[in-house]
Amino acid sequence: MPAPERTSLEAILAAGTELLEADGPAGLTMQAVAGRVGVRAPSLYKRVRNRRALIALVAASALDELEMRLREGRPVAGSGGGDEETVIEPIAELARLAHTLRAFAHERPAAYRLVFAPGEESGLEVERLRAASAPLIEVAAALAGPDRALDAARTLTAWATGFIGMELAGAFRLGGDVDRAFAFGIERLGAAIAS
Amino acid sequence: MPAPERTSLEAILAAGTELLEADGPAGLTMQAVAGRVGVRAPSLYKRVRNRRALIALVAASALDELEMRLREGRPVAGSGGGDEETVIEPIAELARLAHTLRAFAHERPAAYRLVFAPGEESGLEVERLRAASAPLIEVAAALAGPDRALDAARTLTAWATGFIGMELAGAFRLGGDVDRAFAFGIERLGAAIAS
DNA sequence: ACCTGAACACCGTTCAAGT
DNA sequence: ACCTGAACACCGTTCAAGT
Repeated sequence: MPAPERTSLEAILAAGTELLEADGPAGLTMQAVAGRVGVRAPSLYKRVRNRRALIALVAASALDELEMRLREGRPVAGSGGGDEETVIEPIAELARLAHTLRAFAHERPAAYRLVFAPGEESGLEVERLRAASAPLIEVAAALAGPDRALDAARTLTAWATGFIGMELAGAFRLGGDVDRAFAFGIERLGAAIAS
Repeated sequence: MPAPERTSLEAILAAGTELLEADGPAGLTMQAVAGRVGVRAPSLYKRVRNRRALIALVAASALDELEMRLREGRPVAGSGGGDEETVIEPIAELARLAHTLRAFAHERPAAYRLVFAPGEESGLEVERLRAASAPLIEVAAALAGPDRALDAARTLTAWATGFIGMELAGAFRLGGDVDRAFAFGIERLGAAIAS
């Protein structure tokens, strides 16, 4: 006697994403997710290995969304079949990427933290993160040249994630214009990398 | 009938610190701490409000230790009563601070993550963190001038904590010389801030 | 004055039993 | 084939009862 499906992986993922943002990682419990999709907690294990796997799923989908935004509106590789990229104005592109990342962090702080948390809670593979940051690596290469591209990209991502992490932690609550400090960092780093 | 004290706040703090480093935040349970100090879990509540407070204690003591190291070997204010500081070679001092921070992170990664995690798990007040980073703010002022000191200090701390966070997360596992990338960042940022 | 066992409210997870 | 209640092993935390 088959039983009808009362929920779906998509619904579970959506519920997990909402709960993470609303109540933090601690609020993302199997019982809360189950309640949100109208099922009992044990049923979740039909679609998801365990809580860790569900959190990894939430992190992965957040990273997908972020990567899409980073690629959006970006100069694309020549459609004529050539493998050369036409990156125009790398400094402007760097600024766009940085602001896109920061906007995502403001919009979905808990998801951002999950993705960029130093630690293994997100369950994201490093390789996946690196693939998502390809746009930044390209800008770094355009700015610093192929030899220094890796060091430059690391410097840029380190600064950006560090800055946003501090901002989310409330480290900038005490005075000063945070937007200005972010612009300051982009400008100075861009110049430093290019030099 | 008074009962003899079978443990102490110091022992509890030490046990918490050890457990955090050995088993991560999830391993820092009241039962594990109690077991380590030779007592039952409920007894801990005589010395500590709850688990969160204990974690905050661990974070605070780690920050104390880090601050000590950052101040160690640093040029001090003139002992003649003047209020002018004699910071010699700000670039070298910046490098020393950055390497001290990174060495601490390598030595006590879990404690480092707890202190610098974006979020409120550490229970640290922002003001306390800012006080601990005073040495860096001084270097930033020496390099960038008083007007830009705050922006410069934020750029530096953002980069350093971002870099180390990525390193601890294993983001640099794939090729490249991490030490060189760190040195690259110090050099370029120092120059960028000073310009 | 501190320590303890017992209890409570929560977790995540497994599994036999239902449909 | 999916869903469920019951059960288990763990948490943090409270509290009356011991010494």
